[in-house]
Amino acid sequence: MEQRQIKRSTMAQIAKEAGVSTTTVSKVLNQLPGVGAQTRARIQQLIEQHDYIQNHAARHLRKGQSGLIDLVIMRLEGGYDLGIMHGVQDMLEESGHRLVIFATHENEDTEILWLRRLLDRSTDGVLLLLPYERLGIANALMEQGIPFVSIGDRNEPTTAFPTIGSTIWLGGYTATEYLISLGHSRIGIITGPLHLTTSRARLAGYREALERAGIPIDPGLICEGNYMLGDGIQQTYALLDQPEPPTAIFAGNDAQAAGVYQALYQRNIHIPNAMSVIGFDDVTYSAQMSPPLTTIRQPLAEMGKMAATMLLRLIAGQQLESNHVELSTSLVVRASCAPPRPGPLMEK
Amino acid sequence: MEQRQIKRSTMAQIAKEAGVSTTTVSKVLNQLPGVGAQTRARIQQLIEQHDYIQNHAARHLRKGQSGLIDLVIMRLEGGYDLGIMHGVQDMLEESGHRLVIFATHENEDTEILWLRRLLDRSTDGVLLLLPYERLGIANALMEQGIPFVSIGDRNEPTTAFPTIGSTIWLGGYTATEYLISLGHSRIGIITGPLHLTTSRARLAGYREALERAGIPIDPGLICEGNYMLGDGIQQTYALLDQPEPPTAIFAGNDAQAAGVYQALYQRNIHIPNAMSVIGFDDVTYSAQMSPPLTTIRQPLAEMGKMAATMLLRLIAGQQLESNHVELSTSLVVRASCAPPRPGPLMEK
DNA sequence: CTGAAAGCGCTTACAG
DNA sequence: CTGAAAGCGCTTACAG
Repeated sequence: MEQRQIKRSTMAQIAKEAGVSTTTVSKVLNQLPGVGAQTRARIQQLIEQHDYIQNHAARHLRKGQSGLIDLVIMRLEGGYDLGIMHGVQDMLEESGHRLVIFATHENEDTEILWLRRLLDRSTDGVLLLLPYERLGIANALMEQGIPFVSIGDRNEPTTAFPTIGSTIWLGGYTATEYLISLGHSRIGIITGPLHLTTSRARLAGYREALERAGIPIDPGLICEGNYMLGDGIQQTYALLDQPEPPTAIFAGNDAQAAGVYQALYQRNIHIPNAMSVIGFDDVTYSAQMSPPLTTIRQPLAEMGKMAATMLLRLIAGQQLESNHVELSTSLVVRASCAPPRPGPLMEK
Repeated sequence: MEQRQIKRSTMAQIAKEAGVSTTTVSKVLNQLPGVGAQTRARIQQLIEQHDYIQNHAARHLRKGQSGLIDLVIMRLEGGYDLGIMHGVQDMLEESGHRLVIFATHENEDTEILWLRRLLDRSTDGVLLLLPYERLGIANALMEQGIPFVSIGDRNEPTTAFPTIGSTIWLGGYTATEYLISLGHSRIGIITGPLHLTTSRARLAGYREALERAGIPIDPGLICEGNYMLGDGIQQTYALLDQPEPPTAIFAGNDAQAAGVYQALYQRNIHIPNAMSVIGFDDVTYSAQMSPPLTTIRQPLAEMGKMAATMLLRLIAGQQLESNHVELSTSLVVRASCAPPRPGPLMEK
C-alpha cells in the first residue's frame, strides 16, 4: 500500500508568506502579546489555511518538556490497574499530556531499560503503580530529580515521596460491620500479604468491627492470601474445612473474591443463600460476576485523577499542599451478601 | 518535597573532556565506523562515567522519528483490548518504541483533538483498535501519510489499509461443532451487531456446523446482541422464554457470556448441568468465571504482536508481504459445557 | 509592534 | 581517522 509521507509546512514558510518573522508567528501561535491585531489576524488565517501545527520535537528541544507522562506498572491486569488508568487518562486529556504505558513484567532487566530511557529527558514525570517491593525505583527517580507520584499499596506507613491511596482501614471496618449488621458472627477473612501496610489495614478494620460488636476474634478465620484468584480458591477451601466454617467471607480484593466464587461453586455452595461474600476494590468486572459482587469501593478513577493532578503540579514546579492523600472507600451493595442461614452449607 | 532537576551532561561536554569533536562522539554513540579503536574506547569510557544518554528531543528533531507509537482505542475495557495491548507491548519493548495510549471515549471532539496532535509529528505510527463506525479515522491517517494498522472488527470484508484479525468464521464453526459433538441440537446463539462482518462470520460458522450435522436452523434461536454484558442477559432471557428453549448457548464474546451467566444464575439454572455456555475471545477473566468458561480463543496477544510488527515494518518503509492477516482461533475447553440433560431446566 | 540572532542538543554530508 | 559547519524547527531574550 502507498503511504507517502506528506511534507508539512514549517513556521518559516508561514512567516515568509505572511511577510513577517518567525518570531511573530511564534507569538501568534503561543498567544503571546506584542503583535498587531491585523498582523495577528493575517497570520492566524495562514495558519489555518496551512493546517499548521508546531513540530513537537522542536518545541520539546527548546522548552525541555516532552508532554509525556509515563505510567509504570507491573502488569496490566484489567482490574485495579485499569480503574486507576482511566482516571489518569481523563486528567491528562485535559492537560494535553500523553500517557505512555510501561509494564515491567516483574523483570529487572526491562525495568533497568526503562529507567535508562527515562534519562533521555523524554518524560516529564512518572506515575508509579507498583507493588511494594519494587519501590526502589522511587529512589532512582528521586536521585534523578524526576517528578513522580506513587499510587496504591506500599509497605511503609510513611514515605519520603508523594503517594495517593484510599482509606483502607475504614474499608475493612465497613465491610465487616456490614456483614455483622446482616447477622453474621463467624466471618472469615482472606487478606493480602501481611507485610503490606495496606493488607494489615484491612485486617485491622476487620478486627475493630468485630471487637466493637463484642464478637471474639477467631484466628482460624483469618487466612493470609496474595490478592490473586488462586489463593482466593485455596483459602476458601481452608475456611470451609474448618470444624465450624464461617457464614461469610471477606476477600482482600475482587480478584480474590472471584476465587472464592469458584471454590464455592465447586462445593456447590450457593451465594448468598449459603455463604455471603464481600470483596474489595470494585473493579469493572465485579458487577459482572454471578451474582454481582458486593464490595468495598476504592475510588480508582478518582485516585488516578488525583495522582495525575499532583504530578502535573510537581512538574509545574509547584508545591503540593499534602504529600499523602487518601480518598475515601465506600460500601457497594450488590447481590452477594445475605443474612446467615442455619443448617448445613449444601442446601439451597 | 524537594525535586531538584539534575543537569545531565551533553555530547559537547563529553567531546570536550575526550578532546574530540561531537561528530566523533556521535559516531561512537551510534556505533558507526570511522573512529580509531583507542579514541572509541576512551570516549566509551567517558560515556559510561557520565552515565550519558542522548537527548531524545534533539535526536527526534534531527532524525524525524519520535520512537512513539499511538494505540487508539475507544475505551479500555480490560478484556479483548487488554489482550491485544499485551502483545503490542511485548513487541514494542523489543523494538525500543514506547506505547502511547489514547482513548477516544466515543467522543468526536477528543478524537479530533488527538488527530490534530498527530500532525505535530510526534508519533511514528498508529495502531487502530476501534469498532467499525469510527474507521473514518483511517482515511484521515491515509491522507496524512501516517503509517497505521487496524486491528479486529470491521464492517467491510476488505479494506484499503493493513488489518489484522483472526479466523472468526472458523471459530463460530468450531464452537457450534463442539456443542453438537456433546449431543446438543437446540443451540442458541447470541451474536454481535449484524452489520459487522465479524459478527456475521460467527453466525455463518454456526450455520455451517448445524447444516453439516443435518440440524435444521431455528431462527428463534438466533438473537442479535451488542457484545456487552447487558444484552447477554437480555437475550438469554429471550432464549429461555422460548416454548422450547435451547440446551446450550453460544455467546458472541466473553463479556456477553458473563451476561448469560448472570441470567442463568437469576433463573437458578445450573451451568453446565442444565445449560452449556460457550464464549468467544478468551479474555483474561474467562478462566476466572464460575464455572470457568469454555470459549473460542482469539490469539489476542499474538494479534497485537503481529500488528505491531507490521506497523514497524511500515514505519521502516518496507513493503508488507500481505495487507491482511488472520491468525487462527481455537477451542479452549474449560467447565461450562456438558452433554444436554433431559428434563426441566431447574433441577440440579 | 516587529525582527535579527542565538541556541536547545543532536546528526550528517563533506572536506581534510 | 577526525572535525568544522550546517541544519532539524522551534522559542526567547534583546534591540529597535
